[in-house]
Amino acid sequence: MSLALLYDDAARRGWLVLQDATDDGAPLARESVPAERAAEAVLAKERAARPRWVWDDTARRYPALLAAGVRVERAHDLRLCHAILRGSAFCAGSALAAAPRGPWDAPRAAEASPGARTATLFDDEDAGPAVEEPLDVVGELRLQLDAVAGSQAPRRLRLLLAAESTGALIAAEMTHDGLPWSAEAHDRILTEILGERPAGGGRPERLERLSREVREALGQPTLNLDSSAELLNGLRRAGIEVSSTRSWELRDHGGPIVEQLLEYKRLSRLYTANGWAWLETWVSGGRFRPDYVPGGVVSGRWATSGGGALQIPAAVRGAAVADPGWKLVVADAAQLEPRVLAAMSGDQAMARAGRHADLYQGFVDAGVVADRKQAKVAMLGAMYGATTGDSAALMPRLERAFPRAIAMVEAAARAGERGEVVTTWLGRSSPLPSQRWQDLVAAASVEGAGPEDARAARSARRDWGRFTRNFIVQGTAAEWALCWMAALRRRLLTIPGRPHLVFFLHDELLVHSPGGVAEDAAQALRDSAVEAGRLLFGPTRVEFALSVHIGETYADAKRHM
DNA sequence: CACATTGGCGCC
DNA sequence: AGGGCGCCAATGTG
Repeated sequence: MSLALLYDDAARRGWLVLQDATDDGAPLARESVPAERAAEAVLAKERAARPRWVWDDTARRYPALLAAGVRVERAHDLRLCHAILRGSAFCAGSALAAAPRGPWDAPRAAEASPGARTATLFDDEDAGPAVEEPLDVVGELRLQLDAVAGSQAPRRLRLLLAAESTGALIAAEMTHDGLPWSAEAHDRILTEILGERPAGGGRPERLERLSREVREALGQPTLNLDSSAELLNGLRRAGIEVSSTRSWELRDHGGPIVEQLLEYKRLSRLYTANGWAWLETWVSGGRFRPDYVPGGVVSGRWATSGGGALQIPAAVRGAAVADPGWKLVVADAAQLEPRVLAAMSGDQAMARAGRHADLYQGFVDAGVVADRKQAKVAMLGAMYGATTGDSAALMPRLERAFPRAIAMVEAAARAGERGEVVTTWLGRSSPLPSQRWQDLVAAASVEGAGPEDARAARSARRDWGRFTRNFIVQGTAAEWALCWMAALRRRLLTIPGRPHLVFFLHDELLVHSPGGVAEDAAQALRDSAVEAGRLLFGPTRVEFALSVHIGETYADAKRHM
């Protein structure tokens, strides 16, 4: 495969430099193109050679290409790959890992958001940041390729870097295409739950009424229910003895006033987080365009910035409506994390339980636990590090049934407690605990340390152990999801009518598809899940089951799962 | 005044 | 219970 490097010429700002290179990054030829002809030049090269584009930052380069109608097939995102390689235990001895922090460790370039100026391929002389260090694209690529080649697991790292980079392409493409969103449907849902929105602005009728009723019932008509401190005092003055205003505590307490207050909180949350203001800010032209941040979470999961795309509440998912004649194909990887754990640990008994479309039911059928609910709570406890309650009590049974899987998460927890790094299946390593953590732990072992120090250190160790325990599973699941999505993207290109990805949520994908090929898109989702499992784990016995549904809205699909 | 933190809660 | 996030309003701080 050929490489094409795309970057600014630092000496002549505003000019695009395209450079062909071999697979080891050695330069072959170089051409400069005026920035305004960048998209055209990229398109020509994409058509002629279908190269793997190497550039500093997909979030910086790709949106403008998409806006110009240009899509690229493959890329290598130097910024994202740098972050992975710098931290990875698989290439800890590389020159890249040893280098001091530099421009490649900087956060991604600022992204366009609603109201912000439209992205350009290269920032104009005046518009961009005042000073920008020139980036050595060729040099960085060499360092990265060397780090991979000399690593303990080049094949895995190559897959991880390709998946991460493809994820960045997909993120930009999904923002460009947008999730179909009906303002009318959203408004209808809000009105149904919250009541009519007053014409002159202000809070809807049902919310206001609830607020009044709660305050009157408490005998404090001016109480601000939105201030947790005020509310806590107000509740206690009215004889409701709670230690916080958290919903679960209120629910445990019970009582008619509490019921109403909980309803108020539910409605208030919907109104403030995903009400009309959200709709006006984040939806335009019938599309919601989340700003995804690939690799935004240390575990490799994506984050989003603005609009809360990863927290769209179930209540408003009915507003994600396919265009006329189109469908939304919604796929959800069933119990992804335990399946990933079964595959990465090579636990055959757990893999067998996972032959069942419902893995938790598989646990029940294998006689490990009494019911599905127990299976779920036990497994979550194993992956999150439960120390008390039902979940912790079930651990010995899980350990007996699935010794290798449990040993793997336990080992990750112990490593974290010692302050060591843990690594996902493909090679993303956890960060080291903070300096504060290390000081706390060190303080407990010096001469004259008291029981207070020991307790604080023990608690800090356990906290970090829970983090590393979860990291290997959450991180590997994120890798599976990236591979799933990348495989799907390629498969969708072979289906006529341009079905395309419109939403990604950790273990869930939405495809917007012409109605006539929606079944093909659904099959592509299933085939891609199988492919992802093979890519990561080879011939594993673990099945990665999906639930797939074709419907008009996001909510329809979820209802049938 | 702007910015950072906290409590709470939505999602996986 | 237990891991990971982002966003809101209220509140605290410079």
